[in-house]
Order: sequence, then C-alpha cells, then structure tokens
Amino acid sequence: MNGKATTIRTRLERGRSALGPALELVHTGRAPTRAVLTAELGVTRATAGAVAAELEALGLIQVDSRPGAAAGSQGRPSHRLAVNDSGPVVLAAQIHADGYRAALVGLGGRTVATAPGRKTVSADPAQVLGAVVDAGAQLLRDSGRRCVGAGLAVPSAVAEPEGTALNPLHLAWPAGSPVRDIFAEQVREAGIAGPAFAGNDVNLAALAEHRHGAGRGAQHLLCVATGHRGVGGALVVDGRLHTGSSGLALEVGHLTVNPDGRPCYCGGRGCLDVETDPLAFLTAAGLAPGPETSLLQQSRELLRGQYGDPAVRAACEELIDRLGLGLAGLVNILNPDRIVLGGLHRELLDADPERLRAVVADRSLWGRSGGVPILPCTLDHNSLVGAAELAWQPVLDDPLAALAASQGPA
Amino acid sequence: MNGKATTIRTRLERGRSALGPALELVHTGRAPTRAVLTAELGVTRATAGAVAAELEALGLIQVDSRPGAAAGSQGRPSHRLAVNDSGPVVLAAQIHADGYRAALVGLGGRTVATAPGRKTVSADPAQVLGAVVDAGAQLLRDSGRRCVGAGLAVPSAVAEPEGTALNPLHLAWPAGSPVRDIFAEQVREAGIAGPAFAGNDVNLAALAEHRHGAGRGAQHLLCVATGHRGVGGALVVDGRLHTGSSGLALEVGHLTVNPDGRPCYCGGRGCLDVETDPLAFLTAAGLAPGPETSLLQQSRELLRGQYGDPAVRAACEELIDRLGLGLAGLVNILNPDRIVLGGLHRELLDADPERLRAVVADRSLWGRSGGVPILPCTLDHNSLVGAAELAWQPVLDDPLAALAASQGPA
DNA sequence: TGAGTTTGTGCCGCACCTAAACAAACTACG
DNA sequence: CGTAGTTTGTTTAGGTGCGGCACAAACTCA
Repeated sequence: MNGKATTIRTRLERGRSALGPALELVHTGRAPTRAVLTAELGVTRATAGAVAAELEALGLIQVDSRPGAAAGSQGRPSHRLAVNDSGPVVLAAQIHADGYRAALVGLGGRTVATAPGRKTVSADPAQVLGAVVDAGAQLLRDSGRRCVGAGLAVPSAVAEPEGTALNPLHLAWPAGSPVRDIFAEQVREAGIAGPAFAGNDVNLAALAEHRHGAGRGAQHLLCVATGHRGVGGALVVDGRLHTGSSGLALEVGHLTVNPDGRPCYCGGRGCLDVETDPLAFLTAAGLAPGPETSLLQQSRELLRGQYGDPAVRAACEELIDRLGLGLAGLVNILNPDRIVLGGLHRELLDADPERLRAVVADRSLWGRSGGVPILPCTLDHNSLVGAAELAWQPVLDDPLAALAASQGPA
Repeated sequence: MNGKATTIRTRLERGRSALGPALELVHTGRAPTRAVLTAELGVTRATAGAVAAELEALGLIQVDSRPGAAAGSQGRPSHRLAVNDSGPVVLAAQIHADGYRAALVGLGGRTVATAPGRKTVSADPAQVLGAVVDAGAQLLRDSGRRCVGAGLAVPSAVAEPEGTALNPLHLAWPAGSPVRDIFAEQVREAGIAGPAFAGNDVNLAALAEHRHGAGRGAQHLLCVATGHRGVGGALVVDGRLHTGSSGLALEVGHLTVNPDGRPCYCGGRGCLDVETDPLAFLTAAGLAPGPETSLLQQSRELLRGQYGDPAVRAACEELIDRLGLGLAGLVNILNPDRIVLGGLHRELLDADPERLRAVVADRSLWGRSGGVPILPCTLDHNSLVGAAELAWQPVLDDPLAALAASQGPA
C-alpha cells in the first residue's frame, strides 16, 4: 500500500534529503572526505559541502580542517570527515543466556562506555531489562553524553511489528513476551531520551558486521552463528536487515543437513540446529558436555587447543560437512555474495577453512563457478553494536527529525 | 558502493520524481482515481493532478472526465484513471520446452495481441530467439503500436548482470548461453525500439502474479511452481523481484523433503525437485509417464479427472506432504506473507487445499500462530506477462527518460 | 434550494539543488 | 624558486518541483 509512498517520500518531505545518506556514508566509513562524499552521493560539491556543514552543526560529524589532515596525491588536500567523537550516543543492551550487558555506542559503531557484564538471570523480563537499563542509565550519567535512542538484542526471534520474543529458549522468559515494549517502558522510566527498539541477536550481529566488520561492502550478506545451543541466521540486503514480512525470516535451524541424523523437536530429523551446535560438537567428540552456558566456550577451547586429537578432528570435520550442506542450501535459496560465520561455526571455519569452502562449493548449484567468500566475524560484541545500529537507524534515515524527536519532548 | 546514491537519486535527478510511482499505481490498478492517487503518493491534490496530466500527455494513461464515470458516495465524483488502451506496448517472449510464444502487452498487464504458439525447437538459441522476435515484429507491424522495450522468459536460471542462461535443461541449448544479449541483438535487428531483458520464467511469473494476479498486495510473495520437470521458486519483496546478488536466488529445488527419498543429481537425496514434480507424481501413481513435454498435462488430467482413484489420491497426498515440507522450510527462511503456487503444485493445492495448508502450518516454526495464505496462481501465461513487466520496468521507474530513450535513437 | 462534502485547479512562495565562476592548497616540473 | 596544473572548497545566481492556500466544480442529502 504505502510502499511506493515510502519510495518518493525522500523527495517529498522537506529538509535536506541527502542528509541521511551522507551521515550513513560517514557512519560506515565510506566517506572519509568531502570529495568522496560528493562522488558517493552523486551531487555537486556545493551540495555535499552544505550537507557536511549541516551535519557538523548538528554535532554528528567532525570536519578536520587542519592542513595535512588528508594526504592526497595531487591538488588541494581534502578535509577529513569523521563521526563526532563527543557527539550523541545510543544505549545498547544485550541479553544472553549468562546474563546481560549494556554499553553506550557512538556513530561509527564506536563503543564509548561498557558496563561490566552481569550474570543476573530472572524469569521476569521486566526485572532483567530493568537491570540492564539501569546499568545503561548509570553509564549515561557518568559520561554526560546525549542519548538519542536505545536498542536491545535478545536471543530469540522477535516478531514485528509487535516486538515480542517468540522463543526465548535460553532465558526462562515466557514465549511471546513483549520485550520491545517492556524495554521501551524501562528506558522511558529511566529518563533516557529517544525511541527504543529490539531485535534478534544474530540479526543484529549481522547488521553490525555489515556496517563495521567482515560484511562491509557486501550487497547480500548471509550470517550464520551459534550460541551455546541452536543456530541462527540473518540476511542483510543492500544495507538493510531482511527480516521477512513479520520479522521471522532466516530461521535456518531446521534445514535438513543429515538425512540419517538425530530427531529434532521440530518434527524432522538431522536439522542444522541439532547437528551443528556446540552440544552436537561435544557429543560427536565423545566429550561429556558441561553446563549449558559453557558449551560454546568448552567447544572453542577444544578446537583451538586439541585439534590434533583424532576424535576432536573427526567431530570437527563431521560438523563442517553438515554445516557446509546447510550453507549450500541457503546459498541456493538466497544467493548471497558473502557469508560471515559466528560462534562455533566461526571456530569450525578457522579450524579448516578449505574443507568448509569445498563442501559449500560442491553442494551449491552454482558454487563451481566462483564460490561465495566465507569469512569469520570480526567484531567483538557484534550483537551489542548491532543493537546500537538499530537505535541509530532513525538518525541515519532523517537526522533532523530524529534529533528533534529525542530533544523536543525532553 | 552506489547503493546509497540510488536512494537519493529520486530526489536529485530532475523531472517529476512522482511520475514513476504514480504510473506504477495506475499500472497495478491501485489508483483508480486522482483522489486515491493523491492519498497513495502522499502528495497534495495539486501535485497528483499535475502528475496525472503529464502521464496523460505522455500517452501512458487515460483520464475519463465524463460525468458519472466514477460513482462516489458523496461529494464531487472523481475522474477515472486508467492505462491508455492505445498507448505504447512492449514485446513479451517466452521460450518453453514445447516451443515459443510472443505477445504484445500494454500497461496494466493487458495482452494486446498474441502470436499462436509455435513448436519450433532448436539447439541454437539464436535461431529460436530470432523466430520469436520475428513473430513479435509481425505483431507490431500489424498493430501499428509503439514499442518501448522487450522482455524474454526462459526456463533456466539467468545470471545477472551477464544475462546468461545457466541451465536451460529442457531446451537443448548450451549452458551459459548469453540469451539476454542474443535476444537484444535480434530485437535490435528487427528494428524494435527500446531495451531488451531476460529472466527466469518462474521469477517472471511471480512478478506478474504480484502485480496483476493472486499476489496483489503481498509484501513478501513466495511463488513455487513446476513445469514438466523440476521445481522453481521466486520471491517478490516490496514489489521487486528478489534475485539475490547474481540472479540465482530461490533455487528451491534441492531442499531435502524426504530423508528416505530417491537420489538427486545434485548429490543429495529426496530433493523437492525430484519428489514433487510431474514425473514424481506419475511415478507415485503407478503410471507410465508419457513424453517429457506432456508430463504436466498428463498429471493435471489425472488429478482433475481421476481423483477418486485410490492410487491417484495416495500419490497426491504423498506429494502434498513433500511439498508442504518444502514450503515450510521456505517459510522458515523467507517468512513470506503469501504463497502462490503454479504448475503441478497448483493442481495439488486445488485437489486438497486443507491438507497442504495443514502440513505447512505444522512444519513451519511459527505456522501455528496464523499460517501463511497459500493460493493458486490466477493469470494465464503469467511468465509472458512477467516478461512484459521486465520491459515495462524502466518506464515505471522513470517514464520521461524511458520514453525518450526508446524514441530518440529511433 | 441551500448546506455539506469531496474533487480538481490556479497561483504563490519556499526550499533544495545545479551550474558556474572563483578561491584555496597542494604537486610537478623546469 | 616560481609557474602551470590539479583537485578541493565556497560563493552566488537561477531553476524547479512541491506544499499551502484559495477557489471553483460537481455531486448528495435534507
């Protein structure tokens, strides 16, 4: 219905329409100078200069006019553009099986302040979210920075537009908890300005990797990752998360990757979810798995420290073959131009990159003619950075409106 | 790189930026009057009026100013907007296993003229494409209409941006044939104005169904269809085909839908491709399959005429279960808000819609909470109409530029 | 017949962008 | 060391699409 209206709204709404795209270019590091900005935006130097000046006036970017700031080859040296290191921030929060984490993140994905990870766990979402928001509020008070929004990463599918967590399996939360609204309420009560958002942690990790990590420049980025249990996926298309019609896309855990495999709770058997997660790895290696919240760490140490052990190596190769089959299936369906792996899958890739790439190429239909690059993720706390991206999005879409909205009502 | 430049180009390039969106609304029947156009575009009545006047001056739409043309409830009756029935057309061509087909298609997906289907088949793409273009050129001469582009549907994955047919299995063509360029060359030689495009037939059928058929209004439309052999898929997101990074997305044929199934040439076993196509159906029903180009017809007659036969019914239910499993897998990955089925899958749906919907709901993760609507396709020759959509796209994107381009060089 | 409602159009002005000329800051080279 | 060449940044003027507004038109309803 309003799909087309959205298309032309960039033109129709007043205010510099190039402001958002320009900020996004600086934010993602693709516009180091005004000259590059001019070329990337496809506008005249006059316009790019005006846009940069306005972004600087808004306190979002810095223009380094010192001579010699940028060493060009010839001609007048360009001034360096960068995000404002003392500009506004967003509150990023992450809930995981072990506890929670809060941070302040500036433009450019720069983590400004981090609260020490806490291990408080509770069956009441409001309690946990209240605690993480409190930690964030403390960071904000300490830093004195202006806040323009808040983002939350949870280990669960998040339905849109309701903002409910459908399967917070590793938390003891009830399925369908309205985490977005609870989080927004806690943010509001803490006196933190700006809108609040929530998303799946793997989705947000993918967004972060696309903008600041191993996924930079990819047009169709596929991310697959494990936590301690299960497998998550995400797709970033042209810089935006592809979350499907109701936020539930990329539930990749139940692709069949082993026809002879073990039964899965979904009703099938040999699903990616139960065949390639840390528990599967430890089982395949003949190890006794420890407590659930240490499965990933246990697997990681095994892979890095005892890869020489034949049992470990065999388990690794078995999981790589399964994972490769799953990735090949996703390649056939999604045709990404890059794949980034996280969690245990990242470890498997590091252990034997050639084997994984070979399996994917062999089992994907068009893999022989090129092959998709498969890379490990590169960001620390990428879900946290991705949660921040979620909160930054309104500012990137329309800086004037977003800043006014987070300032006006305050 | 230029992803963002594209975003703001709507604003930066001169000329009425609302022209394209407005034409698309009329084209897809979503703007029957200027008042609706005003609302859908989100502009003022003045602007919508000016846009409509310009589109009329370009000969693309008609404004029916006769009193009583539109019966409103109250107030001044609005004038009816419609595509110009005598306006420009595009040449649509389709190659299938049996032969080829050509047609002229106007805005609104209206087929203006059709050449009788020919059964000429050749191992030389240039020969077949030359024949279909000749048929189209004859139609153009007979009709005297202006042509603004040409689109081609082929039963093969089409790599982008090369425009090559990677697996024209049911034609005897060499893999990797540059069908787009051959087609464009033939179109040019025939003196037909405008650019030429080529795409996979299922993709184009999905595009047609989205704009003029069972997929209208869907935001994330998944189409799955069979020809005589194999299974194809397509996804339309926000009105645009999702073809992945190189045109090869939605190769859904090799999802595993039967762990105990027969081996597939892809290296797996129990693939959707070999478990749910007409050959699989006839085999399951215990029938002796006839010649390859009649498998679909044979299956269709069996399902419609002899559904009472226990063997037919059992085969139907078996295929429905397999198809449902495949669709559930796609639902988990793509999260569409509508599914449209074609070919044999459409017949299976018609035969027992409840069973298919139940299987999909049961085997998709979030199916219990709602369920995705599954509908049969509704357009005749939807691949042909979709090929026309491909050719219309530049006009919908920028009417002024597209019309000038197809006129100027002529 | 007049009030109310919805649709279509003419006019004005704003805001954003392009174009073009100019100024600034460097490199290259004789 | 100075001048030509190159690239970047800024200023000014001008064009243009679109919003806002007022008004006209064409119907329904009482």
